[in-house]
Amino acid sequence: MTPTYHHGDLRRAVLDRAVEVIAEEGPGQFSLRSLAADLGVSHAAPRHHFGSRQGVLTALAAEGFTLLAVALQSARESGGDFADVGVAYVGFAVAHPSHFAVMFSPTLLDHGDAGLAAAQELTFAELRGGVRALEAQGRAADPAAAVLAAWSIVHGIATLALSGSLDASALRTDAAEDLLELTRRSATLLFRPDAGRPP
Amino acid sequence: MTPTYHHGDLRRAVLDRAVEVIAEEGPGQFSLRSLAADLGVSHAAPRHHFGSRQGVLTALAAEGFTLLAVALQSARESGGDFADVGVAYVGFAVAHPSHFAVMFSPTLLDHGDAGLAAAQELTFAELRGGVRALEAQGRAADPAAAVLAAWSIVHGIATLALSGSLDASALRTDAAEDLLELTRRSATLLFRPDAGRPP
DNA sequence: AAGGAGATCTTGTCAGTGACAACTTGTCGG
DNA sequence: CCGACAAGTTGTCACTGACAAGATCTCCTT
Repeated sequence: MTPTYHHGDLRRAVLDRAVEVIAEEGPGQFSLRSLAADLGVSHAAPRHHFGSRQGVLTALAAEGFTLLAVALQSARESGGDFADVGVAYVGFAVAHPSHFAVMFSPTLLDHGDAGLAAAQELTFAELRGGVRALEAQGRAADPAAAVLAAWSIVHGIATLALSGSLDASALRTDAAEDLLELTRRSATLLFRPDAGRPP
Repeated sequence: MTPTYHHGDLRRAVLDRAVEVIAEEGPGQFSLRSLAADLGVSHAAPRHHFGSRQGVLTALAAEGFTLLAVALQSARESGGDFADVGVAYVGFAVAHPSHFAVMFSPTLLDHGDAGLAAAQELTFAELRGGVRALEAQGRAADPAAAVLAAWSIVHGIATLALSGSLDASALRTDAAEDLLELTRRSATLLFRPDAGRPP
């Protein structure tokens, strides 16, 4: 693992603090210098581990994709259907909003980074696995449309929730803790439409 | 309208140039100073119209919500069903990626701005209208889940497309110009599942 | 036809930031 | 014990956003 010289584990500390700051102020606002000050190290110390500000965000995104892949895999291996995996997707987003925001902000990331590409591939492989399951069940006569619909509906819920649009739109009356339950019902609607139709 | 004193219409010019810069570098990168230099005015000139950098982004978001509301209204009044309105939503996002990116980045905006709130309300009213149409058609036994599913699926497609995730994920084999057609098929899948099922 | 009021823009300045270079300190293996 | 290298510090530079004060232009009133 990472050595523990002067600070202990500065790399880990920087990532953890970045998560906090991004959750409060957004990915575009946090500064390496104030972050270093928070940790009690010099303003150039983080640079030694990440190279640049973009390097910090890229490392954070890579960590996020790894965590998301694990969450999705766990939901699938528990025998979950599409709704379970979808709830896991949204659950990850609300549990790790800073990671999620960075993961899908391409202008903030270094897409040539090998660690990021590897972590992304973990998540995308998991998504592709979900497609094949749908095809095998004969639920997807139009696989391309089915996978786009599946990914988009959970990704859309996650981004709308994190952007605050659901609260601002007055479309939701539920409390925040009901988001996952509402996600389940919406996801179920996609491939089991009978559940949402009048009898 | 806006007066045309020295520059002509600096407010309009700043917004137009901001759209270009954000499309190239993202909302977090563009600077008021280089933007002013591009337009041949002093570094403090834009500040007089917008107050701050956040003011520029807020004005851009308000403009975006107005444009989106018009696009959705137009699609609906043309007798379009949910798929048509959904295609219009995604079509707006790919036609105005800079606006769209700013509109749903809450940390960049001043949510106390009256113009922004008014423009948001235009869009949200259009969305609520879509809900009532679904209910009236008896397609939504679970209205809350139905509207979340509807909004999320088109919003998810838009954000995934703009973030480049669709290309990177190797889930799509279609070219970029097929995105709207694929959107139509995915949207149709939600409330007319028979279209996507094996015979 | 002044002339004043106010909007528009400029100049000057300040603190904060990211990147970079050179240097110091600490750790570990031979 | 010492050399190689990782970890962190200090110093610096160009750039940025915000602010203040002054200059310029337009229009409306008298």
